Amino acid sequence: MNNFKDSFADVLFEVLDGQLEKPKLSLMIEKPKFEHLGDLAFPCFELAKIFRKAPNSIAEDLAGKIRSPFFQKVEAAGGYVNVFLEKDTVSASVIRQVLSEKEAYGDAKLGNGQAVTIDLSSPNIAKPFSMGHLRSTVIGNALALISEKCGYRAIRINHLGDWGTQFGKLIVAYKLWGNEEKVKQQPIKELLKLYVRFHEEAEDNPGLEDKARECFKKLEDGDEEAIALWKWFREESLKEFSKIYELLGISFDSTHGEAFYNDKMDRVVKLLEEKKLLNESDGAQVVELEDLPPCLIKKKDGTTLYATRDLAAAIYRHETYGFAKSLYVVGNEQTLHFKQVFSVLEKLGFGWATGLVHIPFGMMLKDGKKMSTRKGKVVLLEEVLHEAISLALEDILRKNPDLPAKEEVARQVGTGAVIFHDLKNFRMNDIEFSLEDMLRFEGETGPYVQYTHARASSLLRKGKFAESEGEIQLEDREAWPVVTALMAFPEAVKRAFAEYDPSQIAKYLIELSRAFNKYYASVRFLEENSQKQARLSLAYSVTIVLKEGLRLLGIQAPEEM
RNA sequence: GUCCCAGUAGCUCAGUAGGAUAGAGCAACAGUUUCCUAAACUGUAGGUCGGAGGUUCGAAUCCUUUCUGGGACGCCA
Repeated sequence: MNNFKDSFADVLFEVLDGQLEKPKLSLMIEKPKFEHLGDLAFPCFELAKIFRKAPNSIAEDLAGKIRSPFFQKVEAAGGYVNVFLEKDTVSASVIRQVLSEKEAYGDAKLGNGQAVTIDLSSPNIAKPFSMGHLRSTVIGNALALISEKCGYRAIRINHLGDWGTQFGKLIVAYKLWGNEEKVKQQPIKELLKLYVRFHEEAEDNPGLEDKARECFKKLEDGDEEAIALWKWFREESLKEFSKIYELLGISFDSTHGEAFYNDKMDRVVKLLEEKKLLNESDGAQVVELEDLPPCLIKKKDGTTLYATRDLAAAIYRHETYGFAKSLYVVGNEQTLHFKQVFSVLEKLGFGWATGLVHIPFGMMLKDGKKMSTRKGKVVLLEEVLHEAISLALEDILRKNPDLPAKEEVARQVGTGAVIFHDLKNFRMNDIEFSLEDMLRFEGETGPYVQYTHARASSLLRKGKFAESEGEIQLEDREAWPVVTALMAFPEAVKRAFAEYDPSQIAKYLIELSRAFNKYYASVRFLEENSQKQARLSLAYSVTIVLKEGLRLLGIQAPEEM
């Protein structure tokens, strides 16, 4: 669409004698609300002031002067100049472009290979992988893929929650009631059980809390036994998490968690002291900020806080990766924290701090409230995924029993449903947890898009489609919405990146799928006639873009399902 | 109390660098398969865009104010 929009802007620029700048014109051009009004529209209301003429007559005046080989018709209507594109020429040109660029179609050359670090997922060791972490994981992964599409080098960092007083509790609980075999078999479940039991027993026996604090102190001081246990818990947990990551098809470039920065925080404190940014307040060390509450750096007992850790992490990451941007895909509720951290880094004089971006997202709610991990009512992501996969398998057995590789396709479809469900809406919206919605395979869902892809792929197989150099002559009226959807892909990618919003891609895929499914219902692709090659070329273009769009969301596109 | 986010159809949400008649999906109802995958398609019904002011030729979109829900607001992360 952009090419044609730009050429419209070019023509307007000349006709208007430079009254408005080209980029401004390009911005003003919009898509008409209704098909009968054409493909591109230019509103003349603003010009009314400049020319001191009625918008209507300006539009008519302009419409009479505009010519282009890509424009079939230009007409004035209600103060707009409406352009009807030459459908045959444009369709052929769009299909050609997609077919020649293949999965590179829609690539944006914005990053020039610069690094973008993305802080995502970040589950807590020894705790179940929650739905909140799912959001961070899939949004972060999609942003990584979209960044790569836009020419950046994405570095995925899993900032594990692997440090804190809870490990003191865990070690105490393990030593009292733990069982090595059980932990090995079901690490998260066992460790969580120990953690919960600790809290239960601590109610009657407050001495346990002291023991836990002692134990965490030992850990911090490098006590061998404590460290060994901590390492073991960490490894077992990570092994368990990796099952989920494998199901989702996600991998990381770094799993440096909180503990990694333990020895890097003194430096931050020194730096702050040198720059005289540290002030005492109620016994604690803080950095005063304008327009924001002060940022706490050290507690009154001298120990550091998570802000300190995040400062150390940001500095380390910049030194290690030299990023152009650094994204933090972390829940909404930490917005203030990141504002403070970023602002402290600016005060420290780090120019690169402008590249730090917090990507907040809404919470998963249960009955309108934050999900509580403590009160037993935890929804385990792994169980949801397995449920989705087995449901997908049921559908396959019912609808396509001869399908080869059923298990693999079921995995792709089941996880696709869960991922898409999370990504299709604007990330700031809170999501009410609903297994039913998550496992829906009809309507605006991942499987709907995958199904569209499979259908189109099936046409190519059955029609024995082979690409040809010949001219593409697509005459079907119903194909036009598909063509305009194909044109819109590069813009969807750019917008998704600019707004750090994967839902732009998801919404786009729904639109393209809907357009194609309508077309599919109106036309018989496999009929042997002069249209067959052109129709299948369009179908092929659709599979390319659907597959690539799904890929950007971290979802696979099976050719049959 | 201060700050941030959200409020659009019964439900879940699009649409918010102002533009033509506010759109989808789900649920409901009525249809479509001798035919390329019906995980699809077609149709019906469903709305004072939370309320009130304002700016503008034009407001769901911008400004002010108000109501409702959620979150954050120093020694957790």
